[in-house]
Amino acid sequence: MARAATTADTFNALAEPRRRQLVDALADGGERAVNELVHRVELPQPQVSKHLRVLREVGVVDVRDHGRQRLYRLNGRALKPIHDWVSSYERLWSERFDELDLVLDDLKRKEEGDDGGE
Amino acid sequence: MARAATTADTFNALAEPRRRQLVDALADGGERAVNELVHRVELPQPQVSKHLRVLREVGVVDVRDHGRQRLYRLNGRALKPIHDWVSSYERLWSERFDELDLVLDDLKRKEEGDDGGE
DNA sequence: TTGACATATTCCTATATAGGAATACAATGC
DNA sequence: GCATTGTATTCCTATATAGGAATATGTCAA
Repeated sequence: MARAATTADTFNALAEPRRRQLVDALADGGERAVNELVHRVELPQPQVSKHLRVLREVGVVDVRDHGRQRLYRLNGRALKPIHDWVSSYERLWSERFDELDLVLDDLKRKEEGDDGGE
Repeated sequence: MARAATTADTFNALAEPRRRQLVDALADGGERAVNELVHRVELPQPQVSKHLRVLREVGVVDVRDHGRQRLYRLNGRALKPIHDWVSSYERLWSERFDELDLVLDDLKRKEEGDDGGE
């Protein structure tokens, strides 16, 4: 079997650095025409269109027709699943969670001590 | 050109669902032998070893020899780049940022009003 | 209609997988 | 040494790209 399709999920779609660049180019939430994006990411127009298609298929961007242009906009909500997944690991490196860890360790110790005690 | 190598960066390594499963199986920060992981993710042992190799090459897991076993442990810090990247978009869906948005919009409006006014 | 501009699609190819099967390598116990 | 257990690697194949080039589609203007 080959690798999962890029359109399989957001994670796969964003595994491609150029697509992340495109997302970055739309980061402010504004709309951008394809040519505008072409200039920002410095890639041939067909490639930009192809990457945008993938992003569209996983719902990371939305499109809107506007005369002869097509305006793309970031749909940030689509990134939430990824954020949720990695966030559950944030405690492994963030200092903010040091105190929480102490509490959890404490709970764990108590629970183990209680084990079968009831 | 084909897709970027899975070992190119953490994002590509984790684009594979099975590898995310493996990471999840190590989520508690503890060490696990390969066979233990094999049972958890219900995948043939060679595949698990191959996926672990990829994860090791991007630094998502660490290994340690222990007799005839090899103990793998999650290196959460390696997930930070991904977290940082998606987090910068969190404001696009999180209610927590609604108020911040108001402030930023306000600043923006003022700036635009000021534009060239000096 | 014709032309110019904006964007999408098609065809092609080299490449990197992921999975399966078989096997190699390593450490332990007898 | 030899069998056993635990893990990694190799060989094979089908498949999905990403990029390049050329071209198709769509829209506006004169």
